[in-house]
Amino acid sequence: MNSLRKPRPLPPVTGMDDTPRGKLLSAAARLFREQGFERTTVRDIAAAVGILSGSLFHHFSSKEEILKAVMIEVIRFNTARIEAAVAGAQDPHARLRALIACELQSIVGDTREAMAVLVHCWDSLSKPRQAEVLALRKDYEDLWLTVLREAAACSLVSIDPPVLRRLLAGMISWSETWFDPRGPMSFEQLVDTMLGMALRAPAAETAP
Amino acid sequence: MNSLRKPRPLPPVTGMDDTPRGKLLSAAARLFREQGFERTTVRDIAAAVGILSGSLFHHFSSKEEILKAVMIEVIRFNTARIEAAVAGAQDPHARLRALIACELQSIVGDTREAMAVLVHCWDSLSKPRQAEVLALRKDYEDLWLTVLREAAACSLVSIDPPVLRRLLAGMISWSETWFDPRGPMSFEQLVDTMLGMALRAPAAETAP
DNA sequence: CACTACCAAGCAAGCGCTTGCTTTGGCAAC
DNA sequence: GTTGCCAAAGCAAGCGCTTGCTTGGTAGTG
Repeated sequence: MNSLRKPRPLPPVTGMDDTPRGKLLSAAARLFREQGFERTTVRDIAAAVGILSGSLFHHFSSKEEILKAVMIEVIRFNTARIEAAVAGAQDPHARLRALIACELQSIVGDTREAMAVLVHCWDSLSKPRQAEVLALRKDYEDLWLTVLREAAACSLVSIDPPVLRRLLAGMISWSETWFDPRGPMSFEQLVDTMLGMALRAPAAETAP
Repeated sequence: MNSLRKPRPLPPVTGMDDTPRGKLLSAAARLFREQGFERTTVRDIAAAVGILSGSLFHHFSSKEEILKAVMIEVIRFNTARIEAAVAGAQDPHARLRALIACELQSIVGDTREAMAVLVHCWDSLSKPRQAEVLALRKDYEDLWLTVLREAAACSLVSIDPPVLRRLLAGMISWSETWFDPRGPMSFEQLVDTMLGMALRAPAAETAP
């Protein structure tokens, strides 16, 4: 597929290029993250790219469509990223570590803004639009489960894969609220700490 | 000043009793959780307790003060709960488990509504009011750190306490989005799974 | 009477979005 | 190379509605 060396200078962040649409999306992502969806007005978004609020509706049919577009772009980008990372890893252990590193990278790194929006502004999307986004998210979650099941099959982890996925998702997404790569703990150290917690932790034995 | 009067009948669940104020607070907590702060109108809250929107301002000076009150009540209640739980536990292992169980209980159990509000509606509070709430939260976090440091001192855990606290906070708060005590996994099993991940997991060794 | 609790009515501001029109840049026909 | 054209992009103005909150008054209770 992409065996050639990246012809593109790598799109600045996600599908948010320097077209009017792309600039609107990244401005909206930043504003949605800083102020939330409801507190961000269409006038805010328009002003952030230097146009008037009415002109915004030549690019998106509604404010909510902007939110949906932000979420879809970031999911597409990160799904491609974990697929590449998993494909490039040699064994179950490396694949699990790659998944954790990718997701953490997307949360505290390059797609930080849009990922925070995906988590925080979820309830601001209408149910039908949530369904559209969820459908895209499925491939992403399926890959996680595949890798976790493989790790469980070779006794690398002992927690039920769906449960482990959610515990990891919680740890990783929460790190957006506190982790600073310029702080005392490095990115790689955090990845290894999370990986260490996932590995070899004994399954709960208590009776239900 | 007011140490004499008020023969309070002991708060039933949190500080949300059956006074008009208490009923407003629990109705608001439910609405804030279901719809978010901005999408919930003062008319919604008033209607939920059977009054008109204007009457609401005889009990609270602004909509944001209602949000602040919800947060303060739930923090007070849960701080008292973990203090009692820690005091009743015999050793470091039991104290750590008690903390996890208490926080999980507050997230998926009795104070579920208000805790979800505390997490999700945080950014809807103005900075000054955030500071007021944070000050109350301090005792709660200090107790967590004390117990984790004690566990680290006797090699029960090997991850840096402040980091471990945040990883646990992420796992626990995220469980609000998926855990159902009536599902295949019991509450106690989830507590033990989380505890197992915190214990014995080796610290990261990678160089920064 | 004072006090709590509430109603009825409404204000000013801000919201998402629409409408009708103007500017801009690329490009084929002449 | 000038010309004529068109779609994309944006402006100016404002509509209809909702928002948080205010005001002035009333019923019930100790």
